[in-house]
Amino acid sequence: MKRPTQQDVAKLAGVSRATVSYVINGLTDSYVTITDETRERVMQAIVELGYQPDATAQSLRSGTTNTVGLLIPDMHNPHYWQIAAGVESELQTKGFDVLLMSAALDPERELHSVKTLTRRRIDGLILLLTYYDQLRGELDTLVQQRKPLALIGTSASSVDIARTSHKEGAVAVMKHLLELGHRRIGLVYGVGAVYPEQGTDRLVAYRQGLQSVGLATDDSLIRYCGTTIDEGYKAGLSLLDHPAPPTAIIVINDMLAMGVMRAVNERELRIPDDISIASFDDIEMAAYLNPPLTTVHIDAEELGRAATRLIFRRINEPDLPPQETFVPGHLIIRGTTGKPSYPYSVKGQPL
Amino acid sequence: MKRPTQQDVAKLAGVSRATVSYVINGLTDSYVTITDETRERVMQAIVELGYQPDATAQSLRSGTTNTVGLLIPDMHNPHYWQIAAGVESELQTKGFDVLLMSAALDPERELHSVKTLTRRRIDGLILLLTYYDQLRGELDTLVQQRKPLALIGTSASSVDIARTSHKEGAVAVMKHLLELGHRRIGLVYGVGAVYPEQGTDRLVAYRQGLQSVGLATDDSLIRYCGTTIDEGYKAGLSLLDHPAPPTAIIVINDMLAMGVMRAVNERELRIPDDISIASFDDIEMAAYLNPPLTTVHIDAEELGRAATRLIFRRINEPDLPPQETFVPGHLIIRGTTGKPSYPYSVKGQPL
DNA sequence: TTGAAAGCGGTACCAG
DNA sequence: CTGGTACCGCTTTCAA
Repeated sequence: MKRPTQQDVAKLAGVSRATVSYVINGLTDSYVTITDETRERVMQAIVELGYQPDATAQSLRSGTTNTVGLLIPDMHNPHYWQIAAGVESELQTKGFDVLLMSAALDPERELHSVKTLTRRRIDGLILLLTYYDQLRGELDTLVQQRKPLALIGTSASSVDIARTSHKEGAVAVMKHLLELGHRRIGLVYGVGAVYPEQGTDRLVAYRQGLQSVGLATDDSLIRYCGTTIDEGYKAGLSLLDHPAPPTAIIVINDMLAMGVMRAVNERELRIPDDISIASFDDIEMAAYLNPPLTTVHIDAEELGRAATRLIFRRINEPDLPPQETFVPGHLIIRGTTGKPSYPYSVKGQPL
Repeated sequence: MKRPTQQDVAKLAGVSRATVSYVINGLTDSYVTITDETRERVMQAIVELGYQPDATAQSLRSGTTNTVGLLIPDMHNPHYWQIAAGVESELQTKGFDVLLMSAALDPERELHSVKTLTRRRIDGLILLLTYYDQLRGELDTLVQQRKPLALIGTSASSVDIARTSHKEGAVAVMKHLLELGHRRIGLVYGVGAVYPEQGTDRLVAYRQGLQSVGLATDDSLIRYCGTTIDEGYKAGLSLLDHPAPPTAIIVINDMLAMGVMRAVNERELRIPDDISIASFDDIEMAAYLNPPLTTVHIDAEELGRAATRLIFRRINEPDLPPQETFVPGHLIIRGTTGKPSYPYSVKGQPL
């Protein structure tokens, strides 16, 4: 009925608890020696009872848990899942488990998650932070306590970090659109749309791109929105209803871009003939949309694996200076971007 | 440097460990009484040291971990993430955490995951099983040990389960397609495409649907495939290259359906004019595809929440008979299904 | 070759 | 009102 303990095994085998421990951990051949016969008896008892050592007790004793905490901002974006998949697969190979938390884009919950994660004896912590500044304190004490800690994507100092090239990606996107001839370019971005720095990184790249061809930023072409497809959709509609709508829209991630694409479809405009769309992440579905999405590819799984490797590295070498792994991204030009058609049309009517 | 322990707090406050424990757990007002002054001192010390009770030790003591294990078949299908999101959100409200494991559709790993999950003192276990039969043994001992356990989707006996209506959904899909006039209907399904029973449930519904209008199943219109979009794509191509291709294709889930849609696009056929497509799950993206996907809506988050509620229910009332929660699904007709065009054309050429 | 016993960090009972 | 202490299940040193 109840889980058998080491004690039960010992009793059944007629030995002491220590002996059971030795047998299980195969210390048989090192400094202790157990008779083959005794070992057999113990094994028998283990099988008979279906005994499995209690991981909690082992953790208390050993100080390790074979568990790494992972905090993602939002459970609804495939991009984060891909990162999680990378983390999980890398951890699996080492026999570690993932304790998954979602911040649901709420600063309170983000803070709370980090706190509960630290209360457990996690062997490492991988964070995809949205509200970095609020956590400075927590992170510092974690570093102080020498808890392996890796961030993903956020710019940070004196912490291990796996980063990718959102900024360079944004530059490439702007270059691409400008070369196609676009001059009225809209931007849909948002806080939840991830790592705040990169969000603004992209905003900066956007501004600078326009500047490079002598254009000022037209704030009326910028929409700041949430994280759901639906919010992307609404932002898209709002941009399309602009009196002088853009001929291209940059969207901060593929999820939101799907919403924007839908808005475009609904207005019966054609992509990319009437309007071009480009975004970031290259989630798996991106290539399968109709038309396939032009987007900045980010190897999310690799990002997750890289962060995990940083954790293991630090577990083994706690005194290393802060490490950084760079996972480069690159623009993939698919079917949602093309030359602008001047004069562009709205609702199918030439202006 | 190191995490402070209760002992450290006690020393700093000049009290015993017990007192610290009392203060922390607010037992102050029940059967023990602590001077306001002492409590203050302890609080001070706690803050000063940044003390946080060690969850592992608490678990060992209390026998509970405030953690629920969740096993999903595959990290790449948004449907599972939606379920996971439901689980996570429901758990959050109770202050529980998720230990996430992925079986990667590998029976070995599935078994192994269940094993490591049981070694930890999880308070409950939610399983999305692919290879149910292999785990019978494990599951039985879990039930024996009175470990709260809930399955999702799989048909099972004497275990708590949250199920949904894949079968009824499949019937509705067949009805829909037949009513539209389709007679050559293809099927793309696969093991990884989840819960095996439901997979065959759908196959059965498919057969019976055809039978109901006096048609025999044409096995050459059935493709058994894996779980990735790409495999769906290939299955789609293969069906389209059939000498007498179907006028409609039922796909076992939206992921695979995206692949099939791509195949259709690539052959320059129109959806739904040349070919209709219907599938299952209604992942968030489904409504945003072009055209929007006709699919059997399953409230995946609710499925996850329902399973979680079953866990809590059983934690509180261990002696309840096996519970079952039914989360109904329903067909959502969107833009990928329409009347067949006879004679149907392939590659745009009328036959 | 095996067993006794000391912790790991808390909790909660009992005595004072 | 507070402190001592046994125990949760396991590991590992030390002694037998």
